[in-house]
Amino acid sequence: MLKLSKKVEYGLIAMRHVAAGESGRVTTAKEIAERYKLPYELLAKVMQKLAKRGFIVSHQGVYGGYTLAKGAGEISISSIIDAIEGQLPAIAQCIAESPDSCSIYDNCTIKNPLGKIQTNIDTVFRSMKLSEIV
Amino acid sequence: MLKLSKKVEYGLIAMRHVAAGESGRVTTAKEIAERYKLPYELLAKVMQKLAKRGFIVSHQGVYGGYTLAKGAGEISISSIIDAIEGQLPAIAQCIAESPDSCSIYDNCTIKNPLGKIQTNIDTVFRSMKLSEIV
DNA sequence: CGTAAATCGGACTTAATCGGTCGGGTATAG
DNA sequence: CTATACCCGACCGATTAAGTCCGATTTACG
Repeated sequence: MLKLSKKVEYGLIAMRHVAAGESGRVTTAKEIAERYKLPYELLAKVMQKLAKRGFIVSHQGVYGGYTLAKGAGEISISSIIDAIEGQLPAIAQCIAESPDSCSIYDNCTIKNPLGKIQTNIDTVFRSMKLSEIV
Repeated sequence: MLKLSKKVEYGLIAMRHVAAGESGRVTTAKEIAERYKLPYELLAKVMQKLAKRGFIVSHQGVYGGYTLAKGAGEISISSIIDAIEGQLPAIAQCIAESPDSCSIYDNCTIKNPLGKIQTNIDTVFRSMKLSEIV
């Protein structure tokens, strides 16, 4: 419970790797998969999402690969998770989606405290930048 | 991803309810299940765990039920989660269990930053007490 | 050109976890 | 002795996560 998904872990490893390389150099998904012993196809798909969100730039074709799209200081862990999962990390259904996705919302006595906890956790993920983990 | 389990949600609702009642009064699992429309059997099991950990006192037999075992200010959200799940909330396998439960631990480049994030999240859950949500 | 190497993207399968249920046991007030 | 409540393990179905497969598109280079 409360664990990050493998996709997010792989994404973070990949982002760090790309950010750590020389600025001009392209890195392929294959390279990263081999280097860290990650399942290639899953990693590849994660990197596609990261490219779509504009964190890395994709270069297709032979000798293609990925390069970092912006400064590592501008990329938060929070936004990376959001890119991969399609939403920000939320500790409860009624926070992630609409309140009426929860059947007991009306007489739920813990939604306010959970909201407070959520705010604090948001801060944790938003304040850590990729630049801090390179 | 990163969501609390239903068991934890139910446990928090139950603990809050017990803590909110008059100090002498016993509360049954059935009562809480009906009041908040929670599945009785699941809730009951959660409350048994909370009793075993000494957060609530169980009274068996007819007119039995549960009463709060200690001050609401002494009970952290963190410890409630721990009681229900059998472990503290961890964002990665290698944090929850031993490092060698992770196949890529040795060349994992993100374990340190994840550790830092974990520390901050620990603080969030540890610093909020039951007394704050009653 | 044609080929090889890379990104794209959906569909599918398998594995693991979660949420919930069931059945039987123990304690105890009246 | 019975009704009511806690106790506890086993089980099952649904959902989600993890991983795989297949085919398409792009592009450097001989």
